[in-house]
Amino acid sequence: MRILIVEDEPTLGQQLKSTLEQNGYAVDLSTDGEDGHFLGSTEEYDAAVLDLGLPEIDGLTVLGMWRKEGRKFPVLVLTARDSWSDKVAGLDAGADDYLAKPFQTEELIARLRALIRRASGNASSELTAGDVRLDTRSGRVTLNGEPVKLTAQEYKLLSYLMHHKGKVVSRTELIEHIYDQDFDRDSNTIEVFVTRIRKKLGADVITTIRGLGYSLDDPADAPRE
Amino acid sequence: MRILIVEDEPTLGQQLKSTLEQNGYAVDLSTDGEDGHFLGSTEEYDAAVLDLGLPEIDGLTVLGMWRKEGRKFPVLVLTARDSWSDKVAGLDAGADDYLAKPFQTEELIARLRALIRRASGNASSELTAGDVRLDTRSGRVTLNGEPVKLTAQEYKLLSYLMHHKGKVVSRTELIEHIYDQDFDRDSNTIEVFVTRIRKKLGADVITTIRGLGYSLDDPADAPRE
DNA sequence: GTCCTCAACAATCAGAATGCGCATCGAATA
DNA sequence: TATTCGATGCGCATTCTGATTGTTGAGGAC
Repeated sequence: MRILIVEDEPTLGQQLKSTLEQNGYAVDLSTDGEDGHFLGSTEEYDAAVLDLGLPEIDGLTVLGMWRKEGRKFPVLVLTARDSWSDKVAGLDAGADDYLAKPFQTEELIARLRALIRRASGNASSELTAGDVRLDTRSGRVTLNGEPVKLTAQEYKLLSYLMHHKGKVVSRTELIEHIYDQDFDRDSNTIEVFVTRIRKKLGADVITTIRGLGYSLDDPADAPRE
Repeated sequence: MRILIVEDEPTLGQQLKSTLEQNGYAVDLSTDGEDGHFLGSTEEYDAAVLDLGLPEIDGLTVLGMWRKEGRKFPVLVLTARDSWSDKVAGLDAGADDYLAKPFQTEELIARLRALIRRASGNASSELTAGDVRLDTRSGRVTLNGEPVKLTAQEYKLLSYLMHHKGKVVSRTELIEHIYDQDFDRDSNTIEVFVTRIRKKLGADVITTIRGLGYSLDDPADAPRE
């Protein structure tokens, strides 16, 4: 899962970025509204954290522009405490959740997780497909109840696929959502990790659709329509 | 389905081309208005993506010329951000949809799919004929509810036929719409793939009209005879 | 009118060529 | 030390080609 942070204060921004990365997200950080808007318009994000008090372009404006352009990723807005008007205006402009500064990072993580979960149409924080179960809260994966140890990248890849169960996901899409901005798109890492996930969870969890990408299907809801 | 891209910026153009190809389209790329106009006038396309800000001949002019010549394929226009006048002028000149730059490729794909679908007079993204069902969104094909595995070419061929259900489609037309510009037109690949589709979906899905081509008929709306 | 022949077209098959995806390993990184 | 990354070569599914076989319909002979 890939996240955009737009936060003008460098210290806080960096701190957020590294916290989120530790929690298994790919993170792009932008420190001003214009750049932030551009990133949100061109790159693929699964969620954004947007500070309203930005120099140059206001956060609300950025949010408004995204929505007008049809960008649908969930946005978590950061407001100064007790700024009621901001809060209301933010929700009006299309924010999905808000958090008053200062806040605890755990809370931010939890809310982001919920946003991403809801955006993918999942009610529970536990995703399942066949014998595989993935708990987005603890970041644990089990196969038939047996815990399986996945590395960070393996987890990210699997997590994205499970969030988009049944959909055909292209290699490009995977790269865009698992890695942040600066990454060499010409490599076969995706294949490598798919191979290793298959080794750990069984070859049949991930289906290859030749020429198009991969797809994770749940045998439970597969048969006749 | 075959698509023409007219985009002067080489990087973006190439990127679009490969994304679309990954999604199962045959793509021709032109980097200037004159050449683009020529291609659109002489070749057979199911849709075009046209950048308005072209050197030499303006995109609007190209579009206008196509329409005056009676070219009817749907055109998706790319405009610079917030260029209201462009947008209006584009729609006036006969554009079917527009997208402001910068945009997300997923959005472009979705809109193109919608354009092609509407152009063939289909309301839904699910095409059916007899026991065969094709979902253009997920790219899946089922026979009596059972999923059928088709290769890329097989899918393209079937998809074109299903978009033109009931119509007699010549071999030439098929070649023109599922391959791009540089392809040896003297070969019997079409026959080969028709054979293989028949093997997978039943011999009666595709009817041969000797001397003319093929036709895919839906027994449901075939009159008594 | 019936049957036969032939030419044109279509279908099928097998082998060759291509290209995609996979696995493995060594290097880089943290 | 564990993990991630990038490169290479291999294997196999897919695609294409060309040859062969099968089908259809028109025209001519009877």
